[in-house]
Amino acid sequence: MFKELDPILHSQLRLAVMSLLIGVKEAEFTFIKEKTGATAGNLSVQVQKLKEAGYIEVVKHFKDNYPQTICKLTTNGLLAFEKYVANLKSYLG
Amino acid sequence: MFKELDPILHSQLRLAVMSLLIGVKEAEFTFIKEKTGATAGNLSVQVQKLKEAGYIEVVKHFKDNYPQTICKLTTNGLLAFEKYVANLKSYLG
DNA sequence: TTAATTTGGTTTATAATATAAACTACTTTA
DNA sequence: TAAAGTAGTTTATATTATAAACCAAATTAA
Repeated sequence: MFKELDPILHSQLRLAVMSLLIGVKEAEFTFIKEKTGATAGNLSVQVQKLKEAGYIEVVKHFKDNYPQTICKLTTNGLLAFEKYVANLKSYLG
Repeated sequence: MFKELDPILHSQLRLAVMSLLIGVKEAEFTFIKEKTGATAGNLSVQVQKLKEAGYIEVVKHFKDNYPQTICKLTTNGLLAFEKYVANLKSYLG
């Protein structure tokens, strides 16, 4: 009847992050922050969770003297997203 | 870019309840409980929230000596569900 | 040159949510 | 009449989301 919804993805902000990354394959923290309208603190926490789940890869380095955090979708992340979308359809009629 | 997701509906169990009610227009508490696999306690709380939001109507009466709770979608509930689904699409590619 | 502001975040505290466990009230069955 | 079942509600706890506070360095302005 109703399929389980992956709780890691069933969160507005984390879903937005994943959705963005599917489009671009790789994005900066600040870019994601602007596109989602999230606060830095909230985004920082949610990025950590996606990383811990193995759904995204996070690389930190310096660019033009400033720290830069880059996020990239993993294969598992893509699969999880696709499954989430498929399962979600069981709720939408 | 990303539309807001109504927090009342962005909950697995509440969304399932709404989804069920859209199909049948009216359902007993126990029927919803079976179909969703929820515990009675959890369902009781979520039904209250949907009622408080004005998304469902709840009528309690007795049937064959037992208390019976019937849930029915309201017009506002249907509109909110439709909007939720539309907004959700901004996340799904 | 040093004080204020900005960048790019993280950590921590608090508010909101979801869930399970315990409880209520009554009915049926043995 | 005692035990078990029906149909829930209430309450306590665990989880989640969010905001506020903080950190380290860079830049700009006085």
